[in-house]
Amino acid sequence: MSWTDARIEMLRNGWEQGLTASQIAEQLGEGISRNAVIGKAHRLGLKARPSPVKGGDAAAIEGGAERIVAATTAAVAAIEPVTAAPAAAVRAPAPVVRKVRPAVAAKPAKTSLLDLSEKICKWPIGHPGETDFHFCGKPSNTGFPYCNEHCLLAYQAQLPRRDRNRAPPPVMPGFGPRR
DNA sequence: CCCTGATTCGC
DNA sequence: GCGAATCAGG
Repeated sequence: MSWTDARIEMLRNGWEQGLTASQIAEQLGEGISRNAVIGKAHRLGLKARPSPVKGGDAAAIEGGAERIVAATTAAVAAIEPVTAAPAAAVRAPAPVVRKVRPAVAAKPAKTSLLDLSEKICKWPIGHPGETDFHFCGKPSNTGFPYCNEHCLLAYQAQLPRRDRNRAPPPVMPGFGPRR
């Protein structure tokens, strides 16, 4: 099958009327796939129509770890205003502030979502909901949410398609699917 | 699973 | 240039 003028015209019409690529492909008859339609539409320079992929929240943060970070930082943001002194308190007599007793036998606290800041690594350790779920907590690579070590895990360039799946993907111990 | 469009790249 | 395979999302 080839792209005759008539076929191209049908494609143009359908595309402009907002028909989906598969509907157009069906209209064009056997031998023309949905991919063929999309490929040709692009080569013809037809305007991109709302893609389910680009149209949605394409800007949304992707990646499991980053989702957690987004959720937790949101949680922190929700908590902080409560913690902050209300503006009305400014005129109030200075409250008696007791000296806070320094924590003597502070347990080696795991870094919780309350400890998250831009300066610490937010790589999750364990799974949310588990009792000892916490975050890495080491100093973060400036400008990144994670420490150097975890940046190496979080940001990995994709191989060209032809080079993928030459070997089964390596799985970090402890980072596989939940059992 | 079904679907959507977008992109890549061997042919 | 073509379009299957793949990607990324609904």
